[in-house]
Amino acid sequence: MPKDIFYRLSEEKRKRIKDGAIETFNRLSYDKVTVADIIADCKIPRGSFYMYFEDKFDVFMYLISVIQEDKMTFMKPVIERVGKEPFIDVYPDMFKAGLDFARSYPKLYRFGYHLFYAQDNKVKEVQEHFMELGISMIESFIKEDQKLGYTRGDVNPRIIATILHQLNARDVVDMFYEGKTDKEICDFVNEALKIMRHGIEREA
Amino acid sequence: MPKDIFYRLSEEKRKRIKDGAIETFNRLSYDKVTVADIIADCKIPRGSFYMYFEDKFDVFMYLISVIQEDKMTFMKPVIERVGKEPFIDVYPDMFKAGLDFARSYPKLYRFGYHLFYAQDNKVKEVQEHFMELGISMIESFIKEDQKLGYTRGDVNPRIIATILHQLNARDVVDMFYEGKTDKEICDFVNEALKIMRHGIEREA
Amino acid sequence: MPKDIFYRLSEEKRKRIKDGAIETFNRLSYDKVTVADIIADCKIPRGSFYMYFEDKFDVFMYLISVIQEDKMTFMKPVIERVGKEPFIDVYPDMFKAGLDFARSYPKLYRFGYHLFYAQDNKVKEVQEHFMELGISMIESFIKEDQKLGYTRGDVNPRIIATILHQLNARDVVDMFYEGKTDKEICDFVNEALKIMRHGIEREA
Amino acid sequence: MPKDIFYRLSEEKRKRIKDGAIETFNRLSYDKVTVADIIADCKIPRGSFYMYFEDKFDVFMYLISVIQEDKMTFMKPVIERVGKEPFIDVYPDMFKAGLDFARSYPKLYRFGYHLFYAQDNKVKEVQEHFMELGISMIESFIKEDQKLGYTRGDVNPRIIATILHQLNARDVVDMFYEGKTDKEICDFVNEALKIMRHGIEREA
DNA sequence: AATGAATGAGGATTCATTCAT
DNA sequence: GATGAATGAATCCTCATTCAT
Repeated sequence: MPKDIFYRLSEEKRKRIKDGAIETFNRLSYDKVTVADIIADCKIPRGSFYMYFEDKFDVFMYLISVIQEDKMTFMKPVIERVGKEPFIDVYPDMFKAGLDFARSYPKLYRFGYHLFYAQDNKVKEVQEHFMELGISMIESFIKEDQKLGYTRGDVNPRIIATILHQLNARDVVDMFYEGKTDKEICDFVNEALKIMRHGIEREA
Repeated sequence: MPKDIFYRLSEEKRKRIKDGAIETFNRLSYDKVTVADIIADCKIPRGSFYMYFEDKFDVFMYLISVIQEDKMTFMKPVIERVGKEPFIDVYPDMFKAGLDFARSYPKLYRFGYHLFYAQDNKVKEVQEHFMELGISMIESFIKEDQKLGYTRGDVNPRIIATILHQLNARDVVDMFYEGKTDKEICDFVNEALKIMRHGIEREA
Repeated sequence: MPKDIFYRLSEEKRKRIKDGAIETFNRLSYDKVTVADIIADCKIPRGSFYMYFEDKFDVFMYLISVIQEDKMTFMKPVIERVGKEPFIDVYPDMFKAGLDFARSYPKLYRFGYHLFYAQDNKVKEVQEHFMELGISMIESFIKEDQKLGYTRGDVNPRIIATILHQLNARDVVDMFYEGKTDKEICDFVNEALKIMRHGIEREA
Repeated sequence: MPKDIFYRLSEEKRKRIKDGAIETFNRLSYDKVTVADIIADCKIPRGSFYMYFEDKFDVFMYLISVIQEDKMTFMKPVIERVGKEPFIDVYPDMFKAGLDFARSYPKLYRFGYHLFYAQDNKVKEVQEHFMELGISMIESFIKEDQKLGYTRGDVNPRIIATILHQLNARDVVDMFYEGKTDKEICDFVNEALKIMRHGIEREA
């Protein structure tokens, strides 16, 4: 958590630091980033860095939380539809919303990528935490769908959630960075969801 | 590729080095491992390390190839069943074989994990290569199943393969390292395969 | 070029580092000098070295430029006489001025020696650059003398310049380090110049 | 000096080692050459190297002496003319003979270059020794010319010798490696000798 | 005698964090 | 509070020489 003094900085300076650090973590993977890189991008003295943050992990976590908020503004409208419509119908739009976020703020989106691939143990814990969060959320939605009869009750909702989450957190992110178009990505997702809905087995 | 001299070492010393290096790469992620760590675990002098290997990547690749072979002895019997039986019936046993390997050589198994998460570009290439290999193999099996009518022809075999591969390469590995029992893991896999086979949607 | 921070050091510290590094490069040839030698002579920590300089070449070039300036204060009065008097009359005094510099700052003088013998390609380029500079300067002076009729017009001024430059850059430097006295060196130079002026052949 | 055992090797093996080492020292400067380079070029085991030679310096010196002999076969006919004709008339042919040697055995010739520029103190001593030898020889020839009246008696023969030697040992070697043609080099030498003979001063 | 594996000191460079001003 | 200079441990890799077989 950034130190108090950081929050007492002028809005403008705080923004400069935020944007600088986002730049750094976008350019380099978490493990490769050095404090020197960050202060260069933020244009703050080395000493100041340690005035504002504990260390590299601290800035990173700060940025993660900030990004999380930004992403929520994209996702919220879609998430709110859940409960009113079957989740399985809403899910493709959740993908789409995520993709919209990615297109609007590719640098922020890239964080998800770096978060995922970081070696650092503390960062990994965070990643696992977010994964758990994501899976749990989907799981609860699936359970709701099961209650409402949209989804078969004899399949483990956790497992469905896991597979669906992977789709978003891994495959889509990878395709995004491989330069695939939105259409390609959506086709992939829709095909995958079709499989999830109806299975791959030939009907008897 | 290790240098010739490495292969000329006594069986016993080569084993010591192999085991030492496996220990190191098991304990630390690829990027975190230093040559100092390796030589400490192998109990060889620094100079000797560079007699045997080009660099860290060289040892790592050597271990990968060794592990690959070991793993094959576990997988081969199962893979050979494909073509005679529907792949989708064989797949659970492929998981099981993988798990048996993991239980027998947990440290080797962990390599898949480290391979997956490495930042290093050369290692990433290797990882992508293996992933492509794994997905392609499953894809070809699925196509066969489609031809034989075991699997619906209107689903993209590549996407099925991707999901199935993830299941093995990511979820199972993770569960293994979270300390889940074989039963828990197999239940997860079977449930996931059930979803894949029949879909999650309630039949009309 | 030293980093900015080096120039922001206190005069006194900068001097200490300069003198220390001069000591090092005086004691050892460029190629033999290690960063460890330099920091020992400068009494600065290893990390500081890399704060101030890019690398060994960087310090060396810095010293070269510093020395160049110092030397100019010795040479300037003599060089200014060229054009007013025949160069061939001025040249002995240029030797003398160089020698005065050598006596005043033997350690700096030695740099010319190390510059000359360095193996390092970057340093060699610098050496060639300086040699070219020195020869060209003399060449232009000779041409002037030829125009004014002090020197025969049927000899290649470039070759005269080359020989004269060698005399200064090689023979005198060598004699200096062999411990010859000023008188011995001047006698040598004067004798050599006499040869250059009148030839060695017995007049018919 | 190579160890006895070296001289007891078969002619053929000794030649292979000689040629290999010449190759090495031709390719790299003395200081850059490592024992590993030498044994690779000679195709002998590391241990054997230390059986035959003390160290790198030892091989180098051996090669120097071998080359010296080879060079002598080129120079001898010319040197023998001294005493019968004025040295100053013979000298251009000595240059030419040196150049012929260089063209015939560029790799051997290159040794002179490496000898000259080596940083290693022991090698430098050798270089100085050879320089002294070369200068002394020329000096004695000049004295002879003075006695015979070919050369003015009032110039220091040592100094003439020094200048003439530099011409050969430095300028010509440099021009050779700068890729100058024989004609260019001979023109340079002849012009320089003209200066030496008649001086640069305009006759009154 | 012949071999070639073993060794470890030594070299360049980087970087997180501290601390004096 | 702000600054940025200082530090030295850590990292990779090389190589002359020895020594066991």
